[in-house]
Amino acid sequence: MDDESTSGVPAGIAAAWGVRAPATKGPKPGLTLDRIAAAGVAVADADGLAAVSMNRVAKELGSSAMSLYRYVDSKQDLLTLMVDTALGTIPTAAPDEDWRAGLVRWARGFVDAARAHPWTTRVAITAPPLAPNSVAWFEDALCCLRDTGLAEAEKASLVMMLSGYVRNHVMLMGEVQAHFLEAAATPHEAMRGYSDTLRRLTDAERFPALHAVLDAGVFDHADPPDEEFAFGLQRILDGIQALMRARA
Amino acid sequence: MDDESTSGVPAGIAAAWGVRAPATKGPKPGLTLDRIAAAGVAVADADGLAAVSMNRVAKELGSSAMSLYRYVDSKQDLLTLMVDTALGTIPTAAPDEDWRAGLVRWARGFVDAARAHPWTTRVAITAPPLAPNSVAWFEDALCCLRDTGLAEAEKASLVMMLSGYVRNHVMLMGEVQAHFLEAAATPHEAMRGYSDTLRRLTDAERFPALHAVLDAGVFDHADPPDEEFAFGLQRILDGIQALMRARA
DNA sequence: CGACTAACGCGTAAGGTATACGCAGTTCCA
DNA sequence: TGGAACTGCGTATACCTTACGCGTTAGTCG
Repeated sequence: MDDESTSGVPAGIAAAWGVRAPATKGPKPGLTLDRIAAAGVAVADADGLAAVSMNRVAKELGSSAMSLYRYVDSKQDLLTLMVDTALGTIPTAAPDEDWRAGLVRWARGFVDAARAHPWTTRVAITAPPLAPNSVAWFEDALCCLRDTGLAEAEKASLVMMLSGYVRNHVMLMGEVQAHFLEAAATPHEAMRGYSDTLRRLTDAERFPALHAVLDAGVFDHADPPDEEFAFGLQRILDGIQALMRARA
Repeated sequence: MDDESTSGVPAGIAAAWGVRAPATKGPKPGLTLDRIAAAGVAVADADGLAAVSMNRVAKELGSSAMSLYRYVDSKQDLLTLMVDTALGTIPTAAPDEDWRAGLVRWARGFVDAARAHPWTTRVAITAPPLAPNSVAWFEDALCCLRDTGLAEAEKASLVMMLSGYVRNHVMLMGEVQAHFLEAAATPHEAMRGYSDTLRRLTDAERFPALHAVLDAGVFDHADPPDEEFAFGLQRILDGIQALMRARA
């Protein structure tokens, strides 16, 4: 009976932390949470998040939909675990990195993990991070800010901001590219199509700043996403640095 | 025939820009896009995004589900229009504001609009902004950066970053609070519950930075979301300012 | 003025979804 | 050797989106 330590925590997440009752009685469970989560990840990787249904995941395991509910409270619970599985482990910290290098390493690792499983950015967040790997990622970023003299609340805020930036970036780039590739042969043509459409729909006098961007050709070619990501990341880190300077 | 100007653009969005064929023949349409979008917004405001189904929206209009498909290509199309309707119009720019004051005004206006309709942050983005109000918000933020000497591509990047920050902030705060309020009477108790759960699940030696945050009581009380928002916003703006200083 | 035809409203139905409930079978403990 | 607890899972319910096609309406043209 783990009433106290698992109250309010979804069954799947509690089990992922290893704090479930060992289930001494009854038949041996035919499945494990790891296998279920892995199967879900496989389906999402192969056919997208929309293909992830309880039926499909169960079929992949040679089981049936309702069996999964013995291990997981709801589909949302399964999705949370899938994200946690897909995010995987954190890149190891260099021993002598400063906070800035550490956060760059962290952000790049996070972006790599998210890009390897783009569907993770589409799973709705319905609770603060509780699953093991999510908490580990959080911890690692906090560690980077260890010796900065910032308040704990500030560190937490900054890490949430950074994590949101990564999520948002991967989601936008991934989904927009996917959407464009449906309608155009090459990314170049796709962006050109967006640019043209925007130009046709909008009036240059009512939207001068937008047309300045269009005329500069910003949307005419698909930028390498890494550059775009690095640019925004450096701005955020500069902002953090400015805060630290103001404190010193 | 507007083949050229509406190719690839969802019907609903094209109509929202007013570039559809006037439909000279046939019976008068019994509905309008505005009424449909407004009905969808009303349902989402009242009962949440999950309650928004074609059936429900149609019922609200005294119509039937399939009728809506005469005006909208798909449910996603309707959702995009609903978001565009809910975001509404941009707060008017002060005549002599500098870029920083302008972006603060913009971000606060955006956050206010999003908080008034929290479900907007849960609508998946599947294409770059095309709907009228979305483009207008984009334009307004670009205008704030008009005289900064930054490259057009940089301006666009920064605006996307800022918009992502606002979306992410509203989504996290809104959904997490909503989730907690299901299980606890007061926000204070809810946060306390999260803090306790995290403390029970994690080990202080394996997660030292996290426990430093927990021990500092960061998660013990629900911060006023405005402070948290302003803090992150100022960091981003500082980062932009640093870029501009480096250019000068 | 009558016929044509494009557009509208919408009923029907297909094929998908999550999951509540309950039953049969299995395993351990007293 | 019961009895109890647990697992697997079939069935059923109540939704969802949307493809298809039919009847009807209302402008336009011969």
